[in-house]
Amino acid sequence: MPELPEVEQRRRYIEAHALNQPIAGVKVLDAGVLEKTKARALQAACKGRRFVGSHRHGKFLFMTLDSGADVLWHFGMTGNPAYLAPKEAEPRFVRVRFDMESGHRLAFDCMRKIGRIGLIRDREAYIAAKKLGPDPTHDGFDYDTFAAALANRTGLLKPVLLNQSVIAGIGNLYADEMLYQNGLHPETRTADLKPKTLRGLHESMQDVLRLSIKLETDFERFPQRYLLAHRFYDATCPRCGADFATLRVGGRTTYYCKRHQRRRS
DNA sequence: AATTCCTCCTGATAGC
DNA sequence: TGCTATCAGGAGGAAT
Repeated sequence: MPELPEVEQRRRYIEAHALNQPIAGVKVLDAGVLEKTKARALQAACKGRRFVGSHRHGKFLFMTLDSGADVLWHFGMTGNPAYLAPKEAEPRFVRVRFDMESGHRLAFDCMRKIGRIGLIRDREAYIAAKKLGPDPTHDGFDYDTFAAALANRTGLLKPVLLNQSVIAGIGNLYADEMLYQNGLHPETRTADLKPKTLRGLHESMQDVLRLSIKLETDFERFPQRYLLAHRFYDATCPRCGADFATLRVGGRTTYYCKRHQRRRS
């Protein structure tokens, strides 16, 4: 479910609620969501510690403990953090729960068990091992960085945008938005893009992600000219009023406007 | 090395 | 009502 802006929102949510709280213990209700981590190792690393900061790279969130280690949160399609008051009822699919000494709980709720929680000793090494590409909202994501990431890519543009080792953080919905804003057909080949189009894509990529973070990922607050302001509502192109067409690209449902997204580069 | 396809999970929804 | 098929904002791993 969550893409870069949604993960950023979750990062801020956890920071706002669960920072600097002594952790009494960790309950692992479904060890299947643990990534290369034993429940006991996670518990030992967290007990008596507190979260003191956070980092996000693409869709990967790292909550830093006062020991210097990180707890990885990867939300998959249905993952959500929930911070609960002492007597507040838990959501339905809690897989891991951090119990604070105060009685509050920070739960990892994940209906489909595709999300992951892990203990990470070296964050940068983890990002390198995952081969994650640059994050478009971080400093240093300049045009050259972007162009280098797309260099030598021969596949269709949309799957390339979704490939986290090319650029980290874009998922199915924001990829569609970026294609729409640049008038690009979703089956455009990456290698066919002209420099001018690449410039536009680089710009709109950052604009879209940053605006979504600013608007708290609420598509109903997006400007009308955005595809995402329409995809789940009237599903019509705000420029011409035509229904958006759908297509499977790289196995993902793609919304686009036949009039405004032609096969060109 | 890059690309494409399959698979992991469960719930909501549409269609019969 | 109840069954089945399909789909869902992700990504790892295998095959090509």
